[in-house]
Amino acid sequence: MALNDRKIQILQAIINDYIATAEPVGSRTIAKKYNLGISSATIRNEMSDLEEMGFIIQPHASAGRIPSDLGYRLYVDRLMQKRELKQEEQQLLQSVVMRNISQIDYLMEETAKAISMLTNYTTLISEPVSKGAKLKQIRLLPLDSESVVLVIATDGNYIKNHVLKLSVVPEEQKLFDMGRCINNILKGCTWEEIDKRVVAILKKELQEYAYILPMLLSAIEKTTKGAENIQVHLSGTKNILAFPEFSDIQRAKSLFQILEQKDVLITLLEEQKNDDMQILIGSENTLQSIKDCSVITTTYKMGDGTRGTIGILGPTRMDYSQVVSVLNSMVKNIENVLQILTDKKNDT
Amino acid sequence: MALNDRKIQILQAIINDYIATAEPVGSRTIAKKYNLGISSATIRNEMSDLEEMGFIIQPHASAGRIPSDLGYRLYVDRLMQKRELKQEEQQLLQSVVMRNISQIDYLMEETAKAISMLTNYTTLISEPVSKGAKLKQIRLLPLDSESVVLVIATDGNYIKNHVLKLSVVPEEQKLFDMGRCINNILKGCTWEEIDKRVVAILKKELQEYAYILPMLLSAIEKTTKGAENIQVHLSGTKNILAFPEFSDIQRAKSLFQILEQKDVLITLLEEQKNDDMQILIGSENTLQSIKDCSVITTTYKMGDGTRGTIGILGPTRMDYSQVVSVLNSMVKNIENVLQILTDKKNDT
DNA sequence: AATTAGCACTCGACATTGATGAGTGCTAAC
DNA sequence: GTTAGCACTCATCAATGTCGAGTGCTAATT
Repeated sequence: MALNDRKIQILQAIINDYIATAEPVGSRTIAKKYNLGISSATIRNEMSDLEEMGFIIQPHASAGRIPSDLGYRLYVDRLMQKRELKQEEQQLLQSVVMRNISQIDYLMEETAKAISMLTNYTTLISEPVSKGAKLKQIRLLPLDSESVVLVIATDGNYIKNHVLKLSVVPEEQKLFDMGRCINNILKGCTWEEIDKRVVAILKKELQEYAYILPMLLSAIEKTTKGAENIQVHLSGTKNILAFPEFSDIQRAKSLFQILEQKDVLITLLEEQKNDDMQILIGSENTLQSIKDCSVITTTYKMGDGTRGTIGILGPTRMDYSQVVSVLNSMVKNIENVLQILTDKKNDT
Repeated sequence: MALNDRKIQILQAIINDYIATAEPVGSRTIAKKYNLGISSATIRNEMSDLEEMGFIIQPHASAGRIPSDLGYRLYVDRLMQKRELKQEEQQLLQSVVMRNISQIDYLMEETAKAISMLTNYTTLISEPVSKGAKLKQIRLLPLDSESVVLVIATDGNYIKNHVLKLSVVPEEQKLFDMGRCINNILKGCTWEEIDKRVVAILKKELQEYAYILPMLLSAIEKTTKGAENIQVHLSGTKNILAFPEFSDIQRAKSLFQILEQKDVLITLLEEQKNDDMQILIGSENTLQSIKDCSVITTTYKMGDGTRGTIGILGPTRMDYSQVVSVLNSMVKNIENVLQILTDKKNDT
């Protein structure tokens, strides 16, 4: 039995209709809605074949057909048409990137929001992992009579503030010099490279202010680990409730629970092995609990080879073509911005 | 018809049971579970009276009774027993506050998380509004060859970083001096006080670097407005799904939608007029869409009189006594920490 | 040989009916 | 004033019947 043109047309009709309505599609519906020039009876015969071949499923005896995972797979691989984004969609995506150009965590958070808003699916983004994050700048600023602000930036412009409480706050210029001194010693280091020797140097240089060392080190550890840890930004989980496939509250709840576990999210995003766009449909997912969802992932790369992943999760009945377009466009935007960030050498 | 002791006992039994089980409570259940020394028939008579008085409701003819909003009101005002928090609950709340002592937005975010984790209800917290937030510190730090970090702190330790791109980054000491100079001029100002005269001074002082002024001002505006804007932290919305009263997905969805609108959250928290704990039960809420929820709010105050509100939203069948204890305890914790923050004078 | 009309058949969705049981309200007895 | 007893109400659930959408098969048509 060959998958001739007509079968493909019918399959496409079924998938399109089902994606739009979430209702099983019957032969009469297709005959009426899509002018294929054949009667419902013929369509029935073809549908019977398609079912035998595994592309569609009859959820129960006298219902229409719905696409199987295999059907979606065929659709994604061969039938799906690229969809151009509308101007305003483009603009929305672009404006987000432009507005949040400076700090990578904001950028990703906002990106996730924008994508989930546009697609109505759940969006996951992992921040680029900088293995052994390098310190780029460490500075001290006065805040008030008993505390100073420690600003730590790692490469990739991951910038964190820490408020340190000191019994005696050094005079302004002194504080500046301390900051510069610490910066000179530690700049370019990873957390692992800060060994006893380095600490000893710091201690010597800081002299009477050496008592801030423990606080300093703990803050550096937190920040570098934070930069190394995979940060996952999640957005649009509530959209799930809008889909009829999750009108069963139990299902929605269990999916929510899954999505609350960061390690699960990371696993999900790490399925992404090659660099192209990857689409996992229903049972193709290794994670048992999302066997009735599809996950589309793609990576964005920085100049230095570090990469992060963007994933979109929705029902298998997902608007694949829209999602692919949105992802493609957004990855381009992000890579542009990240290019700008990494182009800056770590000099001052 | 008087509300004698026995009636009150029965009402209390009904409310306790209903809070625990979410099932209408019948006369036999009470007779069996609570040893009041009277038969179910007597209880029936009393329940009939209680219903006439409006404290309980029969959802349909042959079901048990459930508390009415009026019933809960009586319970909250007169029957509810204060519950002591368990040691570990205390500790959880306290540790959150201690860990996030330095920056107010983290503090509130974490507090909201902790409360919703402990109570299983949805938590809303508004950050203390600093009307006309004052600049406390403004500093410039080198970042790399084409950008600098602008750190702005307002009173209340609201600290934000901004990355500014410059075509030419001044030398380190110069940058420090610029930062100090800007800081000297602007420290203590509100956004409104930065008028043409001040800008002119800045311009003159910055000399050839005056071109950063637009970026500087825009960053200051963002930060001060950010500090002035009421920030609302929301946590635990997904817990809602766990309650049988929201097993209707439509209801859950509409509540989610409400909670996504920041202005609604603000309205909700601003219902809190006096400084005590305020409990709005079901229909007592002015907001139509939460007429079947209860909202408990309380304020926390800073030394300077600014105040924020913490609110907890759950079904009318809510464990009022737990929530009240948690809120009381947490407010104390927060006020302690805020005290420490404000005690520091804005000096350096 | 492919297509189609026609028809019997299947099965979910929905309404109807009846049995069950939880719970009430009333009354009469204690 | 309290309680036992009983009739009554009504939600819930299972069983039954009807309806209609949709299929699969067959025979007629092209």
